[in-house]
Amino acid sequence: MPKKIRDKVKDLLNSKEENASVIVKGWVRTKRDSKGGFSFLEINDGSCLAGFQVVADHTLPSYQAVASQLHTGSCVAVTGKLVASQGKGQQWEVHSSEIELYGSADAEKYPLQKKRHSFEFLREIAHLRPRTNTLGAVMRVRNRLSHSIHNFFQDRGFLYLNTPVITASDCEGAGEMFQVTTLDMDRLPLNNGKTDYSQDFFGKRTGLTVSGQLEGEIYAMALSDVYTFGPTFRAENSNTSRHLAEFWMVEPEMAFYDLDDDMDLAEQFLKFLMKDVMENCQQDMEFFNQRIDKTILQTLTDIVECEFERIHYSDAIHLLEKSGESFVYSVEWGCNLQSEHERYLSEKVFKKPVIIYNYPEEIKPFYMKLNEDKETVRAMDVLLPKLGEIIGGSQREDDLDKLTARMKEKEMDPEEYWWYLDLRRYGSAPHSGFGLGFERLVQFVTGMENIRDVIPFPRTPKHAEF
RNA sequence: UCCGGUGUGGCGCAACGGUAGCGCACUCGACUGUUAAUCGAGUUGUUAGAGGUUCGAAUCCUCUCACCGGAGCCA
Repeated sequence: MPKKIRDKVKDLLNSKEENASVIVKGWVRTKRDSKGGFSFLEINDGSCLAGFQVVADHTLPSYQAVASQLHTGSCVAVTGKLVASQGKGQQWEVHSSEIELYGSADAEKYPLQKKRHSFEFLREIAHLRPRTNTLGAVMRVRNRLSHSIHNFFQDRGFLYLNTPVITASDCEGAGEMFQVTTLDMDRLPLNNGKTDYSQDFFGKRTGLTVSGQLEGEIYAMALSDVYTFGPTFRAENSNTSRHLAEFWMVEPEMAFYDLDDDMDLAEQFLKFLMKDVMENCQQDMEFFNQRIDKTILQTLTDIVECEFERIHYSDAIHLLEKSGESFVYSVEWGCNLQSEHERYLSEKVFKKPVIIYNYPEEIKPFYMKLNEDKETVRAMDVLLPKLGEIIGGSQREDDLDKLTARMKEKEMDPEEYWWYLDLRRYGSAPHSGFGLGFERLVQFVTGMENIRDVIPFPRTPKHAEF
């Protein structure tokens, strides 16, 4: 049996053993002194939202130090006995026999107070914000979601696939890439006036991945069902509460799935995750429901219980055209749906998640399967009320000639994608997949307004401090 | 990138073109079990930066920077 380091607060709160000897280690959230000769400390160790109350009285050898040096932010190790609390706020507390101060925190300088801070301010101290209730709760929920994403796919026999972060292939249409190079930027080797990438580390121009989809397809065409879950990068100058330059994406890719199967999986997936987080992060989710978004638990419950609406793109356009709403962007067949349109459909018309599918061919990437009408492709977007698009997916084009033709239409060079085309040349099969922005999921589930507050270290234009 | 808004003690905010103030935090004191403890006293400011208008600018004007919200791009 491994050595016991300490007792986690989460375990102590569920304890049944009165008078047990315990060691609590963590950071002081508040100290309440009573001149009768004792102090109450609230210790949080991140194992759960709640802290644990420690009573320190004057018989403690280190009481002088406790009273004078222990402030909010200090880290301590408390040895003592678990006893039923006389106070109202908690069932248990620790009566300390020894308190060791690991590290104090200057009360006049420590930036976190016992009161609520603005998220803007907390972003400026991203190295200390995980010590707040909200960020702690976000990270525990984020962790649970991450865990249950693996559970969902593993239970269904999907293989977890690690696709490369550095890549030479640009998943066309997915956005601008960050360039990866070891060339001396002040003295670039030239060839006919252009940068000579043959002298670069990989002998060609490379960048950070914008999607693992194409690589996912390679493995789906051998192992059937795979999923990726890893960091993704977009060098877009996006400044919104829903965009990051570095974010995590989940991308399942399934052989023998058509678009309907793809939509079924996406719907089951979202419902599974939302149900799981409500069951396994009760305390944190109640916190969000109380402090961040008072409707979030109801919203999640409704989504778990409802059936997602599924409509053709053409029908969506029709609905919008005859809606009588005055949109900033006018609607006509062939246009991209704008945020206002998506929100109208999911919030006003259906009041639940909506899957729109069969989009016009011109506005979607080359790899999506062309329908018989030759005008639309088997693409689908899952739209959530308030958040908008959370999942985008499609059935992939599995016909070599059609795929090559579409690439040429979009002015792409099929030679560069020879390996991708080989998948259609040798043992091609119908297959589908989708992508889910992980932070957007965390954002939706917690009710947090800004995506920068649901990732430990947000990367956005001009921001990479921490 | 575009549109709009904001920038004042450590934090959250107030102040008609006329002496920069409040709450919290912090420091000291009071209190025999506190829960955002409570009560009393006290400390804290180049009003984002540069220029301009004015007898006088936190306040009006110009530019720069930063942040927030919305839009575009998307996940």
